[in-house]
Amino acid sequence: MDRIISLIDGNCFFASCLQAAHPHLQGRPVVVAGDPAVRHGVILAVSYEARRLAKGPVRAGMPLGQARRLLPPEVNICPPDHALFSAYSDRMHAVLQRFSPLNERASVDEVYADWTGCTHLFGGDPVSMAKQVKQAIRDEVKIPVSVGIGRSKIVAKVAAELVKPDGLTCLTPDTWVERVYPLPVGDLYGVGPKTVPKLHRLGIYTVGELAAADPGQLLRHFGIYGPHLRTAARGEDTDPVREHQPDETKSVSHATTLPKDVADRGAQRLVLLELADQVGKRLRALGFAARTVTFQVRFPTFETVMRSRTLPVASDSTDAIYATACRLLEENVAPGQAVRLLGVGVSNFARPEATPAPKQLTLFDLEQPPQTGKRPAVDEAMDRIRAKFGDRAIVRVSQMESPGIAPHGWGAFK
DNA sequence: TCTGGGGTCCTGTCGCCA
DNA sequence: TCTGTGGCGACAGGACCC
Repeated sequence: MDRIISLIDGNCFFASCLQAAHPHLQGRPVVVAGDPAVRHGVILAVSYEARRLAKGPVRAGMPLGQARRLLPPEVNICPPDHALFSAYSDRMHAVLQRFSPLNERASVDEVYADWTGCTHLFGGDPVSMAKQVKQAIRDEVKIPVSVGIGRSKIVAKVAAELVKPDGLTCLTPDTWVERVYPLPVGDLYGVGPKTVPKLHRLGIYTVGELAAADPGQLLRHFGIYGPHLRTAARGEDTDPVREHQPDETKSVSHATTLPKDVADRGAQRLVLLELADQVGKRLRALGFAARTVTFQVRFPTFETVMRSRTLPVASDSTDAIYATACRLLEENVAPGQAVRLLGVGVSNFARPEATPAPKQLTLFDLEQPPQTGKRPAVDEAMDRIRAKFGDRAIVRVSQMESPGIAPHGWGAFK
């Protein structure tokens, strides 16, 4: 094997974190889900104990009400604790850093590691190294992980999925053909529910059939993604493991489903202000300014619309993001029209100008975005206060006007 | 009956401009 | 001056992932 790539995957990670942090949940069936009372009632994770007790498949993304009909009453339904999940993710990553220097966080619960040239330090072969990694995470972080090993990231990914929970699978080119080629094509990473029927129409039902498919035919039906699918089916991905650099972030967004449909324009704008505030804070923490602001709205019919606007000058100011989002709201949501979800995002990043604007800004003039890309002093001051005393230490006066509507609002949400 | 949130990548269309 | 063309950025949306 030229390269030795592994994927370390936290099994039903959110549920495992809660079980590790709360001893009374250990070994018990746990489901992590949002609160249906504020319309966040979808499943985020299901422990294996709960899966065993369920009368049918219970998956992430499933509405909680539907899942309840499949689960016995003794299942513990827990709210998510994202700060806890993030802390456990950091701990898992810290353990992996001791085994190899090159680790790439693919998500909160998945890390790719390049073990090429490291295995001689841990028993001489990737399987014994993987056993030590699993044991270290089990001992120090108290969560089970599955490890997949192969010559590429796609092979490692598929290998980790083959045996769960607590699995360890190493796939060589020969065992890839033997074990993966017979699998349904939808089991391949990157082949989702929209692509599967299209492949079926071409007579492609298994990974092996995709691997043997005519590249020209795939190109005609899927564009440049077609040959990529075939390469993935053959396990020939050449993408290297890379440490994620903070400046590789390409977009930042926040969206929230409101506890009830909101038709009042003032309340809608209040939500946008809260979202723009969160987005602006993260953008400034990354050290970026953004040129494009994206506004997302979902109506009660579930129709979802995304609209974006590119600013003449990149900005990291909350006010500029908010003002642009408000304009897009005015253009796309009729007065009195109810909305279910609102979102604000930024992309098209640039470095902000080095020197902050000396201009005095007002807290209350939120309608006009700044005419320069420079960071308003008010944002810097608010960021400093929040860094020291917490996110709710300082808010804009307008953010306090309508309790219970804005995300993370005052009273009604907590 | 109920349908979350955050992110990336890709494609197609359209308008502008040389 | 008019027309065709190609490049490019903006924009909207689809698909996928966890």
